[in-house]
Amino acid sequence: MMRLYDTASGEIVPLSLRNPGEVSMYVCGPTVDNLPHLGHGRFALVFDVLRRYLEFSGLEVVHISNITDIDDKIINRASKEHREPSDVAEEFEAAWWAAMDSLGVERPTNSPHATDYVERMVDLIGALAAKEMAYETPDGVYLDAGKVDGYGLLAHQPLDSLRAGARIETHGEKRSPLDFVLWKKAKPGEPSWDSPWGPGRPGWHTECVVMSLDLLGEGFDIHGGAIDLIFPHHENERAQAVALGIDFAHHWVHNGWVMVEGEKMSKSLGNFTSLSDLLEHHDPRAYRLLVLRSHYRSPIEVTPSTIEDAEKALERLDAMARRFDVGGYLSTWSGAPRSYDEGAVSLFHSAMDDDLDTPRALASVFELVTRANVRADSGRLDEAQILADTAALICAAMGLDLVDDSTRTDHGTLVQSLVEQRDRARKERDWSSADLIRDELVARGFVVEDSPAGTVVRRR
RNA sequence: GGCGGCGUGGCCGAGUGGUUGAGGCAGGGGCCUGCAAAGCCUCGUACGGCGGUUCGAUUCCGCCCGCCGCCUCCA
Repeated sequence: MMRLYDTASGEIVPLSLRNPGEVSMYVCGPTVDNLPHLGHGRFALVFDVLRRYLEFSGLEVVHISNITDIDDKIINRASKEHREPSDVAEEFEAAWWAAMDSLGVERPTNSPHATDYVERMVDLIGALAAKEMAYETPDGVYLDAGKVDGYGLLAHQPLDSLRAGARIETHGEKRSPLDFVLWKKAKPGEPSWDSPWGPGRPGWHTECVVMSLDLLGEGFDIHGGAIDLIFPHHENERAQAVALGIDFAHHWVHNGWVMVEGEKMSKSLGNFTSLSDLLEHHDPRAYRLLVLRSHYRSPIEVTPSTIEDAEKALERLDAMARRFDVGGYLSTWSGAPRSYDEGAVSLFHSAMDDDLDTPRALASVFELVTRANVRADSGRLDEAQILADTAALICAAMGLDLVDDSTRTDHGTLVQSLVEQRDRARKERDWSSADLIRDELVARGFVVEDSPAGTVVRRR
């Protein structure tokens, strides 16, 4: 059984499932007020890898990830740009999915939208008010954090110390800085829904409670997100469930930061913040590799140099894919009529079962690549093939598709004819012509390799 | 002020109380190749500092230094 770090207990614990064989997982998704950035990409990749690995292990995974499509930042942007908030949300949700597709992130089982759940959120807030866990003020409805048992569990700080450390003056009508808004009463011109407290919109922390419970039910298995969501977002989600006596998430999983030059990534730093930017200039798989290369709870440094490093490492894997033709079943390990190295597969499981140790898993892939090449170099092709297939299988289990484009011949007739001319020249041992043609192909942006079957070219 | 994380070779990044320091990238040497590319072999004598525990610490404990984060919206 897999073991995972649980933020609530602060320990690596066995992942116990509500229903054996089935994993229910809720991962906090993006607020669609802007283009996705690298941090979004990381959390999406981390939980995509977790999901794929659980599925690879034979479990059925129900993966829910929401879209926050109503929020102050969306409203602000809309009013600045003289458009409807829903228009802004639609634009950036489209950008979100485009980026996810490009990264090869599997679509969640379901991606609920906050605006589809406002009524249920009103119901939940009403229930909190009825239990006197919440109070109304002229500007909204707030949850009284001090009344919640164990508030501060996820933050690992007692209520008093959180309260003492509050850096922000109490604003609005909050009684305590730790209380948080459940319902914001609408100001003129703001989008609003009806409620017992007048027209308004829900606060951020309520949607995930309602949507996760609706789609996964009480006591679901995993609640995930990036580390910054621990406090206050997840703390406040949990607080609402606790206040209502509802069994909430059993396991809290959080991934670490994306850093840029030693500091938490922030938009003011400029370089590489937009995910689309990165994906435009680099192989999207390189970002996945970069994410896999360090542990999910560690910060990762994303710079041009670390991305390029990952791209080169990827090239080694792709070269193996070309050499051994493992391209036929990428991402679809099930039913692949291949043999695998059982020892390597079980090593992969022990790495991944140990708190999703992808660095170890990845290291074992590279070892397989070397072993496969060594076998092949000494003519033991069947053994080599098994090792190469195993490496590709493990990559696929982590969502990393290797590219085998050696059989691509649609580079155009000119290139095709250059390749033929070169092969002819080589056959006639006319090395200087062969080299000239190679230079020409390289100048046209191709990598040229000689193989027993003749010249092989591919775009670089 | 409170809470937490980190500091490993040229770079990235794992890991461990003890003979042989994952993996990748870069670099040196060699093999292979007509030459390359790809591939293979090989070279690197690391764990911020000071104490302590120990037969023995990079790994445990304490202190210090440095960096980072959370306590506010944030993936």
